[in-house]
Amino acid sequence: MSDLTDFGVPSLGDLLTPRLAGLLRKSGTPVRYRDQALIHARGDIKPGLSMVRSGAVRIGNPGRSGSYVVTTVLGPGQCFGEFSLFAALPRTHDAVALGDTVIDQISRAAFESVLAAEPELSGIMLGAVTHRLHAATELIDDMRRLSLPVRAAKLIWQMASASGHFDAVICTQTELAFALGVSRVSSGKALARLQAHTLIEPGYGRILIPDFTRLARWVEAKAELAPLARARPVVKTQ
Amino acid sequence: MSDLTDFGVPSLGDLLTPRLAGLLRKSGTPVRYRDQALIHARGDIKPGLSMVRSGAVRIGNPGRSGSYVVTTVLGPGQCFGEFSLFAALPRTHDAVALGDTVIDQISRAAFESVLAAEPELSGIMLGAVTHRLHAATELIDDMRRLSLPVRAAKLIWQMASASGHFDAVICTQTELAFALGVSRVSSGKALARLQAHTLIEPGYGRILIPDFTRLARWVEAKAELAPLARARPVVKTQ
DNA sequence: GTTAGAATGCCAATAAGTTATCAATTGGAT
DNA sequence: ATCCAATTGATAACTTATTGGCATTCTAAC
Repeated sequence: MSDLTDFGVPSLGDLLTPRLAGLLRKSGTPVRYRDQALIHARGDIKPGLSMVRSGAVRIGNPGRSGSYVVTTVLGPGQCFGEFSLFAALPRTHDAVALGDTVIDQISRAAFESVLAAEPELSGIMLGAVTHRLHAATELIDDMRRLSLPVRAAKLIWQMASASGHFDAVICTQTELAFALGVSRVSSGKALARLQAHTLIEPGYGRILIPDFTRLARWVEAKAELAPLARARPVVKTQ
Repeated sequence: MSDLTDFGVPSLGDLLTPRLAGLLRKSGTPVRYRDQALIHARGDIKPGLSMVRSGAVRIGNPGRSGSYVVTTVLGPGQCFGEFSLFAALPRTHDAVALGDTVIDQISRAAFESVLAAEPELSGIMLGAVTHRLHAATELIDDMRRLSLPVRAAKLIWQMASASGHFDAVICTQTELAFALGVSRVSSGKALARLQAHTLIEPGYGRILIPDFTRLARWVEAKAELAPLARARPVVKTQ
């Protein structure tokens, strides 16, 4: 179950060249975790970059009553720990192994020695973090400006784009609701609205997209900001 | 008028050493803008870093019904344009001069030559972007998990911390509502709730904080991860 | 084919947030 | 001291979202 911010955003793993990824991996220490093992907890001060070699990692936060707020699930090749490394921040989420998992743990010192030897690495890091910041910024904007049906349509569009299957998205309504950060009832209502526009067709465990281009155009029309930026003297705010 | 994400987050201007800031400024071209002049519009493809030398810049987007969604206002020493530079993205917001303003426009080529000459610069950039990503991520989390009164209290606490005045925040309710991304009516109700807890005292153009430590503790208790099914101990009577 | 578990659809009661409007208060400027 | 614009407070009608429950439909495993 992935978060809204993830779709279509190149991750560090995507941006690293194979050579650099290999270098980083070699300068780290492979650590094996059993299923459900805690890799680190929120608040831990443990700077370093972690690369998933095999298995999977669930990133999320513990609720008080034992329930878990899952933020994302990372697979092989993906990285986490940038916050701790680049901004000296404590861990913001728990990380738990899903299945037997091997993580290459790269210490701050090891990372910095690679960084010193490979000047291009910093630009790649910068690009990855910037892309994610951009996605997060746009998401905050969308959450404030757009109605739920529009956000739902945009998410479906993003998911379809990211998956490469433009005629359907494999996703339960519960998962969709989670990614949108709303209840299942609300997401269901939003889907009903989109269905009324014949933009989507709800299925069992999937959402069909009759006309991907039309969906894209509709989202663009609703989500895009008013096109006449400069011809707008209004400034009604404040 | 600043955005919620800004308080307490070190910006690029804060993290740059004076020497590096000077170097960057010198490698750019100062451009003068009159009051209300459009520096760039959303969608523009114009990679480069911009540093405010004097005056101010309003970053925002035109909303649906003619109103303007202001994201932030930047003052001297602050930068914008990282997205265009580090991730090759088009401009995400309009930038408009507030008052007569001078911007040092640093082209991609100029920036990269400074970057090549000053290896420490990339680490600073990375830290600045990472800090902002962290703030944005936490904000998204808060928007999903926390009730409006808690978010309002957290914002007031952040604003007080950032300003250094722990007994009051200079801020109209309209501004507060904007920063929270809600209507003035809603923020007013949230303030009334907080007032019922004697955590704050609304004033004219300011919000008084009788006991900063108590406010901090309350926010911490409420903002810390709550169970997924929110069981809010709401005070029904006001 | 049957069937158990999962997913969807729907309903009601309630809570929260929005727009629009108007009155009352405040504080700086003349 | 007075005035005026900005700010706050309050209200009503409306929309949106949430919780909780329950019936129905689907699908994969047997």
